[in-house]
Amino acid sequence: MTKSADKNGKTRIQREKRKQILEAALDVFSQFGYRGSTIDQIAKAAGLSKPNLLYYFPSKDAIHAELLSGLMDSWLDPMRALNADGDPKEEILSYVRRKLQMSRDFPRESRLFANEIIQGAPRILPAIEGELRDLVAEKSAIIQGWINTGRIAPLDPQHLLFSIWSLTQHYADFEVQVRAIMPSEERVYPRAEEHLETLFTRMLSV
Amino acid sequence: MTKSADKNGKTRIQREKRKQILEAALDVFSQFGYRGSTIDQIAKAAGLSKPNLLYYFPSKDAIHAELLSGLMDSWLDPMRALNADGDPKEEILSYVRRKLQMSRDFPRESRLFANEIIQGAPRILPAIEGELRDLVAEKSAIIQGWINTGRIAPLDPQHLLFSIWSLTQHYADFEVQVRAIMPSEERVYPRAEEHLETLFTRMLSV
DNA sequence: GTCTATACAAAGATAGAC
DNA sequence: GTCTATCTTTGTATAGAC
Repeated sequence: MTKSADKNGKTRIQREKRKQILEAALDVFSQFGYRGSTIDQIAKAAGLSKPNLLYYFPSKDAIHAELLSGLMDSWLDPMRALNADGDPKEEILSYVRRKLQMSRDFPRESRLFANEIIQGAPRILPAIEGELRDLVAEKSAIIQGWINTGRIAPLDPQHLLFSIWSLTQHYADFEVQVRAIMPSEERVYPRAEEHLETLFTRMLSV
Repeated sequence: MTKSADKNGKTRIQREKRKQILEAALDVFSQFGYRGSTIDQIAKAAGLSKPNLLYYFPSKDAIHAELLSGLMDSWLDPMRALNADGDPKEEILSYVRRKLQMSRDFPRESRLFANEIIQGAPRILPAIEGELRDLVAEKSAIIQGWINTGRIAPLDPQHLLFSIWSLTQHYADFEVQVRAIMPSEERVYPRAEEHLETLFTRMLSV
């Protein structure tokens, strides 16, 4: 036994190369979108030749699909953590903070999704209509419960979730614009966090 | 005088054809992004052949550039209307309403910009660093003035503007996602307006 | 596993007939 | 002004040597 392949038939080397390619592909796809990106660009970014890259992935589409499906899960984690038994205001504020951290720490992932959704979500509509939709229904119910018992001020729960997404993702998706307007401001995120904390505190107070 | 060309050397027919092409191009570019769109697609959408379209515009790039520059101006109108002498809370709420109307009435334009900015604003960075930046500086100063005189609750004015943009544009840019989550809800915009009105009223109250 | 060479298709743009 | 035909470039993907 010289190759010690795992159950998927992949050697360690193969798994590492694939990871390295996905990392480069994330760089490229998140900036130029699917159609705007070329295999050559990705290969160059990964330090490989084009045919060599295609030895590890069957096609450009396969790379993109794997990126998207791999991300969908972790992308929803901050929302999954919203806990019905916690303190309502603190739960929502924590969610906002986690989501803002995602924008700060994973801006490329955010832009990959944004590109996909703006262009009509051709590749992830099923996941949106499934997983995401169910999760939103579940968490909306929790929020509505908090409103009904008077623990937070009344608000449309679904639109509240949209507000959280848009306010936080904006800093990743429109980063170029934010930076163009605040070029001297290196502390964008600490300021943003403060701002959103103020905003949601006022929004939720009965 | 048979052709009655205007000062730009364009006949009426030419202006109308160009308009018709731009309309089709907006459809296509806003959905697929610059690279994802083809001249063929645009030509077909405009009811023309590819070479015929290229009789009216020198290149794909020229069409895209004209769309963007033509839109930049009207896109900033809602912000320009923010009036230092009006009632602060009403001024900001009106701005939010105007911006939400833009998302409702011109979602393609919103997505055209979003595509451009997410991808690093390769073609409109100068306008963002110029016009937009200046306008933000001017309006931030007005908002700061309102805060200083205690007419609205304290907030970071620049981040407040970002919040207004993100909350309103979300309904156009992520329309597919919104619709996937609220498929039965045909009254998205009236609800959104109510929600944002509530949100900003609480946010600005001293 | 990695490379060079190449097949093949799509897309931007032009030539020239009508 | 509009069309058919064509040129050229770019980009996806494969063949086959090493």
